[in-house]
Amino acid sequence: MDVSSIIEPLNDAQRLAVSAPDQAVLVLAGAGSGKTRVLVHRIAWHIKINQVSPYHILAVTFTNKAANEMRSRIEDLLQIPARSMWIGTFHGLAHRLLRQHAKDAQLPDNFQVMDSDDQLRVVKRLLKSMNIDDNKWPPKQVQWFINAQKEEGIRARHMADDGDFYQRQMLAIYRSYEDFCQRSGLVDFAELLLRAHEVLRDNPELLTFYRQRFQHVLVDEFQDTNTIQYAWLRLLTEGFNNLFVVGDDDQSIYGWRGAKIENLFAFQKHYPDHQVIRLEQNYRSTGHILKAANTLIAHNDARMGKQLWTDSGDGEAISLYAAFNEQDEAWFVVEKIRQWIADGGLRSEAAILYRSNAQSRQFEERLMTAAIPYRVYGGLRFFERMEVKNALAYLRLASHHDDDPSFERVVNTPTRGIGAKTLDDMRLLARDNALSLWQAAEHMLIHSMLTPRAANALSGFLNLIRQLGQDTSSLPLHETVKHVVERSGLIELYQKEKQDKGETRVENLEELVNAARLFDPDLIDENNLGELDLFLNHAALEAGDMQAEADQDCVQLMTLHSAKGLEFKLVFMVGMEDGLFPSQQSLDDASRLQEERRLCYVGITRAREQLYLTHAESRRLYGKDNYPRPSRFLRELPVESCQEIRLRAQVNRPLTRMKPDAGTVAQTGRYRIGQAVRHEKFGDGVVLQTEGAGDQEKVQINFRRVGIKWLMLAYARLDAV
DNA sequence: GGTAAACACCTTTTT
DNA sequence: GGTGTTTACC
Repeated sequence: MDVSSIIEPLNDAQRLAVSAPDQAVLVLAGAGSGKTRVLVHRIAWHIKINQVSPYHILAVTFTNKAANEMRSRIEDLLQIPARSMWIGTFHGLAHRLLRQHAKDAQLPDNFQVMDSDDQLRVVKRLLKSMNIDDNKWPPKQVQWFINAQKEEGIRARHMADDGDFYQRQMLAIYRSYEDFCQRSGLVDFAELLLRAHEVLRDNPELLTFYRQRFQHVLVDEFQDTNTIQYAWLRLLTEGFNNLFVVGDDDQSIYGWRGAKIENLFAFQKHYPDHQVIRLEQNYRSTGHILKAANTLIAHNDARMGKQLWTDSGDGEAISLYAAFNEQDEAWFVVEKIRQWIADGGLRSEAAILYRSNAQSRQFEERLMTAAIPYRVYGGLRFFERMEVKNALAYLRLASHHDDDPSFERVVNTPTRGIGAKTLDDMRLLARDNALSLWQAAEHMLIHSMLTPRAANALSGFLNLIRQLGQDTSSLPLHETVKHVVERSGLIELYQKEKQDKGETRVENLEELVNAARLFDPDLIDENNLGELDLFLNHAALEAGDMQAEADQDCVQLMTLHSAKGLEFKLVFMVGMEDGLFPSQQSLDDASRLQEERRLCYVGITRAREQLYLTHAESRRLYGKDNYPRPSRFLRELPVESCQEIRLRAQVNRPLTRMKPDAGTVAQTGRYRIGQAVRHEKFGDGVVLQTEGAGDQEKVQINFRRVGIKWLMLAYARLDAV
């Protein structure tokens, strides 16, 4: 391999980072400045130039996607398999650590990973068993509380009862949740991190071993780390000067789920010998787009400071469009996309970005009528689908009879006559005698504690599960899955379901068999875990993409959050209105508002060539008409990089005068914004805004034929249509 | 046990 | 207003 390819393709700042001496390094990587490239080349530098064995390298990301990309790019660059290198997500690596040291972590060898849906079910069951009213104590909130504690590294036993009623109750729930999980060998996502931290902290030999092993630790998206993740990194690296982190404070958009932007500042304190390197040259966007991004984000304070620049020209100005309402907004966007395609643009190069998922509908409808293929991101992923989770539960139960959540899930799916009464008795027995549901069921059967009918149904179920376990113990993985899916009655159940839904469910089950066939247990089997167990954990840890859908050329619809890390030639940021974006809940909180601003910054920097920002003057929300102000972020953009456009009539309204009072005035007048009206002479039009009252009341109307006009209501002959 | 009516909800999401 | 979930009833 030509060693020069490691350094040559880089710019000066990137070179500085890649070749930095062995010390703590913080790379502040602006959007589109080549941060993944720096990580990949830094690893290549260690291996090829410094002769570090891949065995001594640890690289951490947040998503499986990022981890996979990093691995394959390293392999491409170095032309060697990166197998012995630990590259993965925080959760994936924590899981791996716990598997290898289950004893030290005080976990059973066959502990199972729960996803958040499983976790929520456990919480619900727990509340019921503790006789806690789940209206007063919403399971979601309880789940949130537990995860928040764990992410701060706090166990129930660490929490003092400060006399607060709310806290006392939560504490009690947290405690029994921990007990239950420990007893059942269940580990939720936050627990993976917390336990991985504890197992190193509490086992000095282990810690020493891993500190010696991981001579170089690299972290992607460092601004998204939470308390426990950072604590884990510190444990491994503090005092060794071998931590290399890449991040961007301006792209921190996950504070609401525990990410600590402060970790960036903490890093500088904890690693005094660190070096900071800024990547500010952007290879993605035009000058106008970068200028907008820079100007916007400058409104935030406590930044580490960064200015993006490009040497590839200004490009087109950013376009602002004020739509009459959300339908007009969708119409406009789709019209522009139609033109883009007609001009030879790829559909997949166009993206519609919104703040909340609910906004996608208008655009979907219009795209549908325009017969433009599109793809909406978000929603349930493959391994999260009900039918898939049911099948997995059968698989789990067949190999671990004591898995209560799985038992609950499928004991009566498909229905087999095991009713609520039988189950309640079973739960009670299980609880009082510290048995699993399976054991309780056996007990009830042996001691004839059930009516003949219930006993019959229940023993039928137990036999089915036992049989499945026996049938499949010697089959290859995908045969096992196939067998279980068929014999469990799930296929049959979904075949009966109403056409559309049932059909895709059956297809998903078939896809599951396929996924099992393709499954390659890439965790080297250091611990004699069966293929099935590896598959089940893989399913929990890597929920997979949406569907295996063919990636045809589609317009991309997604939230601003899920757009992070992506780029498109043509970007629409829609719903730029106060209350929507920034969202209502963030409007009166300075720090949340700053996070929204960073989200806006993320959105803007997704665009490579053309950026459209749209807002509606009237929007139906939750069945009510709203007249929102244009987003404050629009006013924070540089005027010289923006142009306003009106399709139906050309009007120039300076940015600074973008109807600050539309909201209040419009509601008091006789005419509503967006209302259709007819004028004797000018014909049909739509009300844009109103001003004044009584004799002085004026209305601005956009007439289809003659464009925009102000009319005095007292004189104008207007009719509502 | 399966369907319809009533009811609550309504940022953002990965693991 | 639209969706997903619980409840009521057959």
